[in-house]
Amino acid sequence: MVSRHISKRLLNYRSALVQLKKMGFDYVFSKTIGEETGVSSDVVRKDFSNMEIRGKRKVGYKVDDLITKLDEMFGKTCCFEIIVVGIGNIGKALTKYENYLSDRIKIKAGFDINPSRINVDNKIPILHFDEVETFVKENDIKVAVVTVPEISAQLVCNKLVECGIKGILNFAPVMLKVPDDVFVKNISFADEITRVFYHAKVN
Amino acid sequence: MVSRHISKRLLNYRSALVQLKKMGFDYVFSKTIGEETGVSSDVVRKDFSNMEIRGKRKVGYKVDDLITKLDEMFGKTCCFEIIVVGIGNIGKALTKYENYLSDRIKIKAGFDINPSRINVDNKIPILHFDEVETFVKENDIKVAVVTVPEISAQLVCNKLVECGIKGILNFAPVMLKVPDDVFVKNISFADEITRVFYHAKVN
DNA sequence: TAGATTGTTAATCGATTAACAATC
DNA sequence: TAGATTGTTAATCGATTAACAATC
Repeated sequence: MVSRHISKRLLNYRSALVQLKKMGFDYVFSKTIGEETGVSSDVVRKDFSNMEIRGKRKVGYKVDDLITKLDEMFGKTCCFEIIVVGIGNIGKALTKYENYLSDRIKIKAGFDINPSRINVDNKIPILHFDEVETFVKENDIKVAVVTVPEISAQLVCNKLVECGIKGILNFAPVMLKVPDDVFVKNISFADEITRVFYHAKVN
Repeated sequence: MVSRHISKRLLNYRSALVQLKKMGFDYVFSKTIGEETGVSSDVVRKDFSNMEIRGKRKVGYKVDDLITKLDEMFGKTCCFEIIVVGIGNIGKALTKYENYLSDRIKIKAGFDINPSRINVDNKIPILHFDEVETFVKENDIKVAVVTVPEISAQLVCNKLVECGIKGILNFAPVMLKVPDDVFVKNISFADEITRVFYHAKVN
């Protein structure tokens, strides 16, 4: 199990590799991958070395092998089944344009408490949040995206944990509190923008 | 200038502090802030010490002082003026529900190349991307959010840099290449979800 | 062969954690 | 006073960078 820090970098490699493959590369140098993902070639080689991937001197690394290895590590195609809780603007955007999330991720349903948002006939059905427990258990869902307002985020989160959810991607601007065996990644748009201003030094 | 790593933590403190203030706290212990943001009290004290914020033994830190100090550091209210480029699902969600972004951030305009999406009468005007240069220069915009498809992201980015944009929050699943004096933060929904699966160990 | 590239080991750097003195 | 809390210094840990041997 690699750290969060490294998992991020490895997934950057993966998307660069998919792109390079599309461009016709069979083999790539650590230097190329580094340039595409903004790290030095040393880091790339170190990471591959740790993953027990070998390259060939003067030839580079086989693109297909790298992608296969990364997929083994992060899980095969099509096992990323998730639900989206909170069908406001962001939640709606996610459920509407599913391909945004790549063909490897499947949104099985959306949930909301507002009856006007419910739509069982939708390509991705939007159900009432009261049904979340049944749905999660029947479909063996383990990961949820939370896009509810700040005020209800912790309550929604508690319910999801109770249903057996083990991973949460949270867009509500609160840091959710969860038991040790649940993983949460919080993303706050406001904070990210604030940080862009700060690091771009335009304040 | 603190590292990216630390800027994130400091903004977590800020939102916890705003919340605590609303709850009636005038003073808080490092321990409380730590609990709210998922770090140890030692880290909190160390960070405050580095920022030259002093607390009182047995009393804690003054909430208002902390918020003021953090705001000084990250910029005062209302100077976060941005544009959103690409009015697809995510871009539309951002421009529609601006308050999501907190009252400190102001979206001045949206841009797209699709004429059907253009709407100058909107509360947040949606303009043609051809007008971006004029707009950015006239309004002295320094930060942009990019929510265009992968295929056009780098081209859009190049144009923005040419216009004088210094900070970009990018939701397209490519790592944008920019000159050294431009700061980019890439967020890939697909990668974030994949990482949640990985770290939640549900694969 | 010379140059380029991998892959490993050692050195450096930065961030976190631990320890503890100061004192309210 | 004893206990709780701050704030600093030292120790540890992990990640990055540098150095370099191996070899295609």
